[in-house]
Amino acid sequence: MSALVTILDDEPEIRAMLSDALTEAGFRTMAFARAAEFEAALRRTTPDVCLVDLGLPDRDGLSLVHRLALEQGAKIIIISGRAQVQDRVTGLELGADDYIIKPFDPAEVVARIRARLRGPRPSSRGQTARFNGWTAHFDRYALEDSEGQETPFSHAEGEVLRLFLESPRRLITRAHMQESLGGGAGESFDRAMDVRISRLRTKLREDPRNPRLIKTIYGAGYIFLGEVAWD
Amino acid sequence: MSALVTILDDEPEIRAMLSDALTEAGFRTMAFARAAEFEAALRRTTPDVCLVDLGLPDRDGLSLVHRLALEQGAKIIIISGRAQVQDRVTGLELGADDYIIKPFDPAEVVARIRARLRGPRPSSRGQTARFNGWTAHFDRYALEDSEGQETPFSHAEGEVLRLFLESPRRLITRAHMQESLGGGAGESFDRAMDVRISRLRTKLREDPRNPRLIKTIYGAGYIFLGEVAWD
DNA sequence: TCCCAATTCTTACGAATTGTAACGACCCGC
DNA sequence: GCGGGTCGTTACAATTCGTAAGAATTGGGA
Repeated sequence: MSALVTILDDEPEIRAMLSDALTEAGFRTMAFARAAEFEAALRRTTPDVCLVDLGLPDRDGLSLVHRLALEQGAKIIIISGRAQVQDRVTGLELGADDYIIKPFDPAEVVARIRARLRGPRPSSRGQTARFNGWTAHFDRYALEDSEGQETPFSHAEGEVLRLFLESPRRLITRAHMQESLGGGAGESFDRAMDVRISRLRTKLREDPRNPRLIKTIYGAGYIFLGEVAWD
Repeated sequence: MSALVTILDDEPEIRAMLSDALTEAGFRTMAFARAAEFEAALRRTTPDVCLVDLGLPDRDGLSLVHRLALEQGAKIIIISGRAQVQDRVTGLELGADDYIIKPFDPAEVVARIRARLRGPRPSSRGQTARFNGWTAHFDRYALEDSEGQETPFSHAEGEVLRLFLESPRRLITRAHMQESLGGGAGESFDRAMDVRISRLRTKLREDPRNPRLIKTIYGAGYIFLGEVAWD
């Protein structure tokens, strides 16, 4: 079931704009012009997100927000013409989860609603990347070949592999690597780098004479060739 | 313990301003000028909120945000000079929890951080959790496999298991564990930690050579992979 | 083309870190 | 006190990963 978003604003055009954008984005919506109607509706339904305008004719918006925050489990997003920092701070402190300033773009409202609903970080699918017949599973630290055979790789190897997969077909200098992989200013750290890459090449079954994936650029760094597709 | 907030911004004045404001507000802070340093620090600590500037010299900010969102449990707040709606929308869609535009007022940043931390009540309300075919019954200290077979676990094992299940797919440093499990400043307590985890692994029937649920991150800590659903 | 120095590759080794079996102290109910 | 279970400690095995050292490769110059 899609999430229910309520809109509380006294301007009809704003209600219409938000309703359209949110419906378009796949939410169910209910719109209200006055706080009294909204509060009446709350007794029958429990929205997931409440968009609340602060400049209401029949009630002080901030006290409404405060009550909502205490009583409802819904996420509260204030949409207000009041642009002062102090307004935003008090709105958020009273329990609002976000504060959007008018005029706003409906696309941003949708994005912010989604961010609120995401709530606890989704136990994301493991991060994997496919490239040239291989699949790198960074979640379980394993490299899978085209036949489904898996070889585990260590954390340090994974760091290097990730660096490559994040910038395929681009020169990666040793300096850049050292920075990225936290290798202090240690002078002899690039030797360690070599070793990491060597071990990674072994796991990728690279031909030492003719590496196809991790290519050395003499005097500069490395370049990872390969078509990478991240999930 | 107060929440830990990391600051990633290449401008020293901004780092100073944020550090001051956040410390004043009662947070612990760590500031970084470059993504590489920040990522290196992530291997040792797990922040609660990450403030990330998008205009970094050494890395694409958005891809960093994306990765953070997938791997870390921390809340992510982008702080950017890019004011276009499209920038904000993509930032939020990639997993940021908030998006603040420069120039900003530190007070608002503090208010928004508080709103994020208030966020989702800790998911661990229930006494049972399901994950990857297992069911952990914390009320009766038993671990049930997919066939309904139950294995009891001890209190100490349960503490570790709960810690993992509360933060799946997230690096848990040894320091964090010790803190969480009240393991006093005991010098040799991390040995005990190892043993607890070893025993827990046995009950989860992990293959010692290739553990699928509890992964060791050499030099950093552990990470629990698995899809967790609390009742 | 051949030579040489700089750079990179690889193997071996060892320090640091982590895994786990064995032991014993401790806590409980009987 | 006895017996069973829990759990930290210890000791030693296994793993990770940087370092060292010699081999191999590269590229410029003779």
